[in-house]
Amino acid sequence: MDKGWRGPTTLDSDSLGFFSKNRSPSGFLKLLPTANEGRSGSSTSSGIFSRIDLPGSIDGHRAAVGEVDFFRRDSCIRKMDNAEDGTISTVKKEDDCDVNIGLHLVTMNTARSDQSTVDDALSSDLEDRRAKDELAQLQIMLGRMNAENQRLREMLGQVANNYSMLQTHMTALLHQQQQQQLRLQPSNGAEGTRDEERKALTKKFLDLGPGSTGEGEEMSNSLSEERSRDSSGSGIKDGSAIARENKRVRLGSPDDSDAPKLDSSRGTVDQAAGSTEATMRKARVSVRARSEAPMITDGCHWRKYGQKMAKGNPCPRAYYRCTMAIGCPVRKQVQRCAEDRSILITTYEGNHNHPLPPAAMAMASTTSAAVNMLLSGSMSSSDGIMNPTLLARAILPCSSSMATISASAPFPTVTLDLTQQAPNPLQMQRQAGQVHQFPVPFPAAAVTPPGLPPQNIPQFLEQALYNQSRFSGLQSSKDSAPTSQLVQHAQQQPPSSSFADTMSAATAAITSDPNFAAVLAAAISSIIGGGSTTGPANSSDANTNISNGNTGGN
DNA sequence: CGTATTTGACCCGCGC
DNA sequence: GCGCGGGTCAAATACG
Repeated sequence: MDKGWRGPTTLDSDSLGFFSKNRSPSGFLKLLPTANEGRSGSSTSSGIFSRIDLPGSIDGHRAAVGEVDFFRRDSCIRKMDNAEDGTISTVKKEDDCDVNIGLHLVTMNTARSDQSTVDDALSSDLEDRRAKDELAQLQIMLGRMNAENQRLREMLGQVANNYSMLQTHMTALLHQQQQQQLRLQPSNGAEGTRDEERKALTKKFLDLGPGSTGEGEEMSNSLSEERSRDSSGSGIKDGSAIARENKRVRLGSPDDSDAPKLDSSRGTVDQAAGSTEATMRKARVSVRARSEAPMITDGCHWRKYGQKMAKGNPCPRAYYRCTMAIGCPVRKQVQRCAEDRSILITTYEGNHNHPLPPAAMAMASTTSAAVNMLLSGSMSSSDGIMNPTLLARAILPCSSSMATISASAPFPTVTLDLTQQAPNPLQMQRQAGQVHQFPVPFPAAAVTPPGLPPQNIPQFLEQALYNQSRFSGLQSSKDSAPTSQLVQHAQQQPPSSSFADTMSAATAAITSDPNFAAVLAAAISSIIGGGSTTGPANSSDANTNISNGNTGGN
């Protein structure tokens, strides 16, 4: 509203108030030549000075006769040539400005005391009004903020509800599709019986596996933390006793009230499966990717707690544990491949017990999904139930070798080999479409550890793309919003082209940044982890190749 | 000074 | 029972 008020010096309302209060009787502010333009439109009823422009020094300034001076912008007055002695005795209002304070009679050389009194009263009045107005404005702003806050809360609630509903719906749909797929698969003899058997095994190992993998480890770590506290305090334990206790806890015999389900499931397993399966506690996901970096970026914070020379490999194996939350059971091992030192083998174990940053969701889902896959699939595959080729074709029809499932004791492992050459983008797009249409079962919610939201494919792909965009430099800020620009971009695209576009971008990212291998591994693992089918017929080295042909690569 | 890493020691399971 | 290898711990050290 002060558009016409220009000048070399700018004062805000406080400054002007100060001048108004403290000015000398002769301290009129000279109105700049352009001021008249803005004056007419600058009327204010607030009583608060907004802003004026000063020609420079105020002190000693004496307005010339005929110049427009003012105390405030909205009470413009013109000094009148009133006396022969050159004094100015009256000031009259120049125009129809909104004069809140009143017209002041000002003389430049006389009645200074009177003016001072008037000014004091004026200033006081101004202060009061200003304070009241500011208070009112603050109250208004507060009210607006509250309303906005309320709206945001409601929006958040709606989004959460929608997300929950969608997730439930999708899970149900995919489960249904999974069941249909299983029924449609070529049966070999006692398929029904084996299916039942597989389901039973799945249930058994789901009870034992992911939950216990996470919770058991969590308990182990809780005890470990407790143990650490004890040892740092008065209750120092013997090292071997500590280790024994730790082992005992990991073996699954804790009396932990926090995990009644775990105990009961363990009891069931012990009765049903015996001692050999008690060792099948930790399913692992191993990711092979070419990288010169000492560690692939997976979004989590890790602390190295050990390093060993493994037999048959000149490169040392490093042990890391997740430090994003106290007691997080997730650990990983990092080792270079003995045959090809450029290949980095990262093995994950356990499930996070805390919320993850978007960048870390992918790998967390990997472990969950892989555990689910292993414990529901490969175990039964070791019984010769499932057909590996069928699995490969079912999950990713354009398969080549990429994911290896190994149920070798004691740690069943999914190995994701991301070191091979990527296909061309067009092929990727076709494959992407196939993958997209494939009735991928979600990793069961039961796999999800406490504190980790259940995973699903869309979310996962979004996360993968988020990471992709981050890794490929499309997103510069590491701490930016969880929703990737790329995904947003994809969502804005026409449905017919968005997925192909994003997959094309993903391909570019894969070929440009080895770190994307981890994310891709997560995505694939999550898809596989639906556990529709799986399985080598043999345990140790029998592999199932599941691939869409894309790779991490360099 | 707090945190992260290094590294030797220790424990345990497994195979012989 | 013994040795080997994997995994973990924790004191020492390095680092920011």
